[in-house]
Amino acid sequence: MLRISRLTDYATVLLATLACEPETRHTATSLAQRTRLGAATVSKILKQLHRAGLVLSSRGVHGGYRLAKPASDISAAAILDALEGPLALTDCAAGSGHCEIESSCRVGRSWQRVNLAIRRSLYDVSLAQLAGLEHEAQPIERLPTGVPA
Amino acid sequence: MLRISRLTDYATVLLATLACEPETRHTATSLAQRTRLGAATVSKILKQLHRAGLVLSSRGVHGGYRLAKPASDISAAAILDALEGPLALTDCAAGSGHCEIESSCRVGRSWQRVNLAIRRSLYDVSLAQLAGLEHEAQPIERLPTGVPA
DNA sequence: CAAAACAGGACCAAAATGGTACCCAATGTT
DNA sequence: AACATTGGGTACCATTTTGGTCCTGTTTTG
Repeated sequence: MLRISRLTDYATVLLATLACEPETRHTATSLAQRTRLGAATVSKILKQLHRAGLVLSSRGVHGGYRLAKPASDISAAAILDALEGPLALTDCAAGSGHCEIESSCRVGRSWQRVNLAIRRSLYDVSLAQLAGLEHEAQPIERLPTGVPA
Repeated sequence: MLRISRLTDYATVLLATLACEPETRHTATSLAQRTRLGAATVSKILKQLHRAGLVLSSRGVHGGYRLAKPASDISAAAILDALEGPLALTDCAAGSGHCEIESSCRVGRSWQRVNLAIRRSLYDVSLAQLAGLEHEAQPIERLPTGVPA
């Protein structure tokens, strides 16, 4: 439950790969080979990342992709936003207009809170951390108390 | 993105309704009427909640459902767990066995962290809060700094 | 101009989701 | 004992979402 889409997962792998050599340009096909993912798929993902401003692209013979900013400045939230829409746990929260059950539905509002809390968690994690570049970086704050599972 | 399933959303509405009158038994059909949801659907959800131990059920003529514990003792995480499986953001994290791309995939580990952080957020929210019974209860800790949307 | 590489859709198969129906088991009433 | 009521479990189907591929431009360099 609460899965991120597989495409989004791939995106982080691709971004992590880029993060290892931020200076050089990587073509979509070379990234596909390094990550063992389908070339077309990789291309598709990179296009989305470009539209979201997370990577820079150059066309032409020696074109390719590279990170738009340092890996530590790209948050997990930004990646999720790029691939899937903005975070909205419930249909209600997405505000698609009409919630037929107005009755006992003070629940809707409350999910917003949870939304925010989760978003904050995602915002606290950088691509650098995901890629394992920052070795045991700031431990996400307080994991101490007995979180069950 | 990161949607919870609609069924899960319904579940919270149902539970919230139960939470308003924790003492009395509610039949599936009466809950369906109050929430304007399909009777079969409501029944299905309640069964799952029962299997998860969140509600108690009695059969027979005057049977019905009621909360198994006080609303403040039921966390959002528990509800999510009941309806959808255990939290696992990525396939990798779910440990379905083999991740073909062993190469540059130190990413997998890192998602676990995010997993935990999110789970903690969900654990901090109780049904009582979702149902709006605890008026502006403990504000989820630190929302202060500029969370971007 | 030709080759390399990105850009943007269209398209399709497969899987997940939501919703319904059906039949069985338990309980209480008459 | 018979019956009505209510939950329990499962199977099924339609719809949507997801993942993946392909095709047709457009830009850049040699």
